[in-house]
This record gives sequence, structure tokens and C-alpha cells, in this order.
Amino acid sequence: MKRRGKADIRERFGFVVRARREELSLTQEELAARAGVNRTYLSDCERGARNVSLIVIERLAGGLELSLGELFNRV
Amino acid sequence: MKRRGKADIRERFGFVVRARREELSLTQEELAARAGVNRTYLSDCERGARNVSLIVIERLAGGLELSLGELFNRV
DNA sequence: ATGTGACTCATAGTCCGTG
DNA sequence: TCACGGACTATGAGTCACA
Repeated sequence: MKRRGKADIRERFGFVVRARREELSLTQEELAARAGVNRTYLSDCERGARNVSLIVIERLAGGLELSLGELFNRV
Repeated sequence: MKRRGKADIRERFGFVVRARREELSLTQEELAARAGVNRTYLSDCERGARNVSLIVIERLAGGLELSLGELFNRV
């Protein structure tokens, strides 16, 4: 799949994940554990370096205590 | 990445895409063209057979004339 | 107009480290 | 606590012929 819109969706998504994680005062390790994803992968996601798929998105939303709609409203 | 929650996110997502496409009276071919994805790939997505990632999600949302938030509010 | 199996190739996602 | 790299495996992206 090709890249880029104006501000890359991957970066916007990652930014929102990080902002919400900090809002909850969680470390990356804690969120990764909650969401059941790899710690380094979460780091990549937050930096906009990964094109996350539905299943992981759902898990992250759960770890962040947000519905999918709430999460993407922030994106 | 592992599979399955109660109702699989892939199926729920696909169902919403299809419902919205029909709301717009579009064929799969038309939506696929709008969104810049392959028709058979879209078919797979609607049937919940694909674990779609951010970049494709964004394109589908565009083709469906919905923001990401609006799209996921329906999921 | 759509569903499906089969396929290639790129990348999603894991796990080990380091400063 | 995190960014980043290397190396790996599983799966997503993208296409086709045919039903």
C-alpha cells in the first residue's frame, strides 16, 4: 500500500496513542502489557513508523480504555 | 497477531463498510475505484477476511465519505 | 456484480539487545 | 524509560482466473 496523505495517518495515529497513554500515566511497557503487544512495537507505533492493523488497533484501544470511535475521533 | 474477540473486529469492520457502501448505492467496483483498492480485495474486506491496516482504512473511509471517527463509531 | 483460492512480495509484528 | 537496530516469522497488500 502506498504512503502519505498530508499528515501521515500512521503518525497521527501514533501521536494519539502516545497522548492518551500519557494521559493515563502509563509507560510503554505497561500499555504494551495491557494491550498484549510487543513493547518495541508499541514504541514504533507511537513514532508513526508502523502501519497498524485492525486487530492491534482494537487491542490498543482496549489498553487505552477507549472505544474505537473515541480513539479515531482524536486522530 | 492472534485472532478473535467475541465478534471479530475484521467482521464488524467489514460489515460497516458494506452497510455504508450500500447506503451510498455504490457497487464494490465503484467503491474500490474511489478508494483506490482492488475490487476483490474490497470484497475480502467486507466479508471480514482481511485484517486491514491504517493506510487502507483511511482510503476506505475517504471512499465512503466518512471521517475515521464516524467510520469507527459504527463499528 | 460478487465470492473465492491461490499466488507473490512487502511488511506487520516479535524478540534480542544497546546507550 | 525509551529509541533504535538486527534478525527473524507470520501475515497483510495486491492481483488473477474462474465461478
